[in-house]
Amino acid sequence: MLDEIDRRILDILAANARVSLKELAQEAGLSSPSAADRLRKLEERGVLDGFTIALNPMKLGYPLQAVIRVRPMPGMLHIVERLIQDTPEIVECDKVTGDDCFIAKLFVRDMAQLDTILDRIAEKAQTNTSIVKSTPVKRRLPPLL
Amino acid sequence: MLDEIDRRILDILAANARVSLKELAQEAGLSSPSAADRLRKLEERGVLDGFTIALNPMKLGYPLQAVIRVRPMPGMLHIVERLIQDTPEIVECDKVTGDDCFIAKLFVRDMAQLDTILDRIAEKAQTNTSIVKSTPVKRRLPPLL
DNA sequence: ATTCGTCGGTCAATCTCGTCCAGCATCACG
DNA sequence: CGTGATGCTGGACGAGATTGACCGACGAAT
Repeated sequence: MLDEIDRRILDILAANARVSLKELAQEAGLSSPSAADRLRKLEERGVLDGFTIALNPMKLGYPLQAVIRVRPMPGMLHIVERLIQDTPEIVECDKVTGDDCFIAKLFVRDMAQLDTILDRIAEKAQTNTSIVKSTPVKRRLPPLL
Repeated sequence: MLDEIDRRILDILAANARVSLKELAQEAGLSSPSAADRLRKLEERGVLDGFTIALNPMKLGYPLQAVIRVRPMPGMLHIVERLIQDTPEIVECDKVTGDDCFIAKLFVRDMAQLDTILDRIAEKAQTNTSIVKSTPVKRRLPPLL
């Protein structure tokens, strides 16, 4: 699926998606047209889904992170899903199997704001909240086959 | 903290971190030296923590995603933390308050692989696994103040 | 009120980089 | 063999980044 050079390219970009093609090319051991071509093909194939940024929540005024598990009351599933999507402090959410229907991560300014958000959800679902104390594994790439 | 233009710049980069400075500048309504300057300052301040890529797990041969909650047995906390960090299929993990000590997300090729990974963890911790069925909120930026 | 310093910005010149093109090596196949 | 597809390189040219000189708005001190 991916050869050694593709993996190399993805690793380099994961560390810094804004490297110039020239630098990317030399680190991957090819010329820049080839590197550009590889890059284009990875995007076309959909393997590489996009280029984005990582922010520092602290520096943005979000010193608190939490993970909430959400179990909607009967009949409320779609309403709760909509509510989650419409809560901008929720930065990611998965719908999962098991008793808890959703698992979401959110950034907040303080406990009061967390409380406000949870109150709003609690009208339509049971929630279970965990405060993030640290992040032993920061977002990283899975092994590339 | 951040003014309107900074927010604009971050939004643009979140959508495509590889835009040229020229394009970034015009979309943000300034000249390219100014845009470069803003960008440099955002990095220096640490607000902008880096540029990275988004991959498509499917296309990489990881059709299955799971979220696991991990409660180490007494005395095993550090060993379990190490184990999690050394499991490359785990792409992110938070240490949280509450009964569950860790919440981790992982990408796997199939159920067999998930089982293997869980077996290894289960020697040292209680685990609770949820399979991801869909992702109502894909990774996004929190509101920028 | 004037002056001075600073901050954030523009413009223009230069230097770097990306992209396009032509051409070459390798390989699978009739 | 000859042919076509694939993946690469090097060079040329146009687009983009960077740098330095300059400009105007704003605040503080004289």
